[in-house]
Amino acid sequence: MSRNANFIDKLREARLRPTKQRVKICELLFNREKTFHFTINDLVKKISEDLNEKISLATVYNTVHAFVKKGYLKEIAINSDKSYFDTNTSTHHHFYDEDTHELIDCEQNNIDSINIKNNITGKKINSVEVLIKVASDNQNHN
Amino acid sequence: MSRNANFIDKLREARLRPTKQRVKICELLFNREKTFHFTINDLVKKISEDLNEKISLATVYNTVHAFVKKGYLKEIAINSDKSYFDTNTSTHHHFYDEDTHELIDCEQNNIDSINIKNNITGKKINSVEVLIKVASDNQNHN
DNA sequence: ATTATACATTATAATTATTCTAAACTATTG
DNA sequence: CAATAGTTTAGAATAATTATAATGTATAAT
Ligand SMILES: [Mn+2]
Ligand SMILES: [Mn+2]
Ligand SMILES: [Zn+2]
Ligand SMILES: [Zn+2]
Repeated sequence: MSRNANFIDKLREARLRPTKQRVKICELLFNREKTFHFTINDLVKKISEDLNEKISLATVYNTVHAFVKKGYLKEIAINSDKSYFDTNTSTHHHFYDEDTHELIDCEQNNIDSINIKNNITGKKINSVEVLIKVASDNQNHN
Repeated sequence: MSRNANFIDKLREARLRPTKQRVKICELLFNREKTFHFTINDLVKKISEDLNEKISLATVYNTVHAFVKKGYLKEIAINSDKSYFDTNTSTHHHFYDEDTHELIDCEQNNIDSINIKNNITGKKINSVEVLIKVASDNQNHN
């Protein structure tokens, strides 16, 4: 229960009511060592597997979007079929495995800092992110 | 008609039958100076405006996907609402204007070449692309 | 040139991800 | 303990995309 207290505080700070569902989702998302990249469907599956409770799809969408808005989660555009979300909310780069459709964080020091020589006039740069698409090495070429 | 002959040849080389619809779409897409970034909806609108003919939505989807497969077009993932396509099929970077939702090519020499120090083991890198999100400069901050 | 075949286009239905709605529920406030 | 404001939920609605099956057309064979 003491770990949940953290999430309740976190939610309160963001002026979100700490409902049972939101705390449960916090547990699943933020109670882990490594970055978690997931789709809504991944999360719904995880909820019904790990917990024994059901949270309605609408609530999962609403909660994830509330977390994105509050900066607890980040949305990543990889393909247009579905949205990916990321517990690593910093500006960072990704490997995308085209075989497994898996997103993997690319450490910041794995790429030298990127300098944009000429920006669009009148606009400010909000983020600069690299997407590295990788695939299995052992393919036959013709 | 001589310009169409080019497209007919292009389609033939890709083993696509040069149907009236495909040639029309080629004209709209490839008969232009600058790179064209578009959604299916953009293209459908352009077809009904510029030409006076109607091409069914299914054919537009099928044709665009055939062109992507043949390497005439490239699909760009920007957000998960809809797919963007690009007449510039080379590996290249983009500015994305978050105000206008417009994609703009970033010249290759505008960014120094990106070196990935450590790749995922057993995988080969297929592409390295940068997405620069920009927005209007004159925002009020609190 | 005519016919046969394979492939393409079309309208429409189906699917899938996502968002909306409105009623029932719950956390917080007085 | 109310009253209130915000939340969850099942299910309907929407929007992008894909599938279906009938009709049409380009190409190959005669
Ligand atoms: Mn697609
Ligand atoms: Mn979204
Ligand atoms: Zn990440
Ligand atoms: Zn481009």
